Amino acid sequence: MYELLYEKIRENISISEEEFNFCKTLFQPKKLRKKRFLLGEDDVCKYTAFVEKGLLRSFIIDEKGTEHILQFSLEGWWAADLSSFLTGEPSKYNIEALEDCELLLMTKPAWDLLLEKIPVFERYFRILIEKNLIVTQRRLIASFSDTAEEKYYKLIQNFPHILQRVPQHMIASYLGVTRETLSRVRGQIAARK
Amino acid sequence: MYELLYEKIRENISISEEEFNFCKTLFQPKKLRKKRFLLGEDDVCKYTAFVEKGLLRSFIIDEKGTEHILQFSLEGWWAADLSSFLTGEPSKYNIEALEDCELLLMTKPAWDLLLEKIPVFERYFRILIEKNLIVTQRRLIASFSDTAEEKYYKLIQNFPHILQRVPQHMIASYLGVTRETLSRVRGQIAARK
DNA sequence: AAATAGCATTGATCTATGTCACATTATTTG
DNA sequence: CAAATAATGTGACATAGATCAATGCTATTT
Repeated sequence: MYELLYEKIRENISISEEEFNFCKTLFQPKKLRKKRFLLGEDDVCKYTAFVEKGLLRSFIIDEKGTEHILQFSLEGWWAADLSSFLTGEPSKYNIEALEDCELLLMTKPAWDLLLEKIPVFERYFRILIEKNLIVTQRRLIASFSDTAEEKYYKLIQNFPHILQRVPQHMIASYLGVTRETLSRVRGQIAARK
Repeated sequence: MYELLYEKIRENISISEEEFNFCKTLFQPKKLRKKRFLLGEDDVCKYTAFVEKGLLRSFIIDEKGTEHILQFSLEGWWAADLSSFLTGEPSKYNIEALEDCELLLMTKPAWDLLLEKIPVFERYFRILIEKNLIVTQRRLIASFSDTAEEKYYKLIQNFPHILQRVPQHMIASYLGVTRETLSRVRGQIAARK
């Protein structure tokens, strides 16, 4: 436990073992079974979660009742509704385990304490959020200019492994198309080969 | 000069006057005329720019030759291609002044120095990027679930002032619809009143 | 004031994707 | 292991918005 976290942190910043030991005390380990929710809409996002094992999805349900997946969080990534976690306002998002998960949870007070005691974590989180922003900007542009097929192609280029772990209708939701459309796109690709 | 910058920084973090004085030395003021470019695609984004006055747009041109506006940067905001600025790789974006602008430019080495000397700026930039991420996530979800009219409505709720300063076809591009569609949407709204 | 260029509007099609309905196939779960 | 449930595939049809093309504005510029 914590090895992956240590590794991921040191990919971006350098901290001493002592500092990491303090950091560890701020987390609470938590197992979350498949289909259980880390966060439900209208609740405040009390934790930011580091994923040691498993896979979660963050999604929103719009006024028409359609689900839209904002993010998949795999091992080594974080899952939370940033906006709610930071402001303490109720979230519009849901975060659900798609597999049995092992998480490391951190509350907002613990997070504040971490940043206060070891300010270099500001840098760590800045870098994480930057990467997330860059990915989200690309998805936004893709939603403007790519066809369903192009979006699907890019996904299998960038995250080939995700396809094996996530049902197709969730891939469709992540791409912003219906499951029927994705099914047809896949059919056409297969037919061409 | 620099008052707006000082104000914006202190909205998010607290720094001493001395620290701010050091910070100031890292910028170079620059006037940029309307229609001139701060960054052209295939160039490395050498500066991150604080906007003291004026208005810029960041946009990308896709394979089909269509422009897509990622962001408008008004007074008090920043403009840059984060990805290129951080990595030093050529940018795919263009940044163009839509009005005569007064900017404060900072190079990557200056930026690194600022973060090294006054680490609390890590926090400042983290908060900025967080806000940007939250807005971008909302736009992504909107692109999945909102009609052209809904997207336009939300824009005039959130940025009523921008409409007076930006030609309609650029608003359309920001929303991810064609100028014709936006024109029709506006016509329908007007007809209903 | 004429001229030129950029913007916005409007109409007539076209098309990718959505919607609805049902069939088929996997995967859970009692 | 069977029944229930969830996921995928396919067909017929509907539609929001794109595309293409012409026309009318409005601002600068000369």
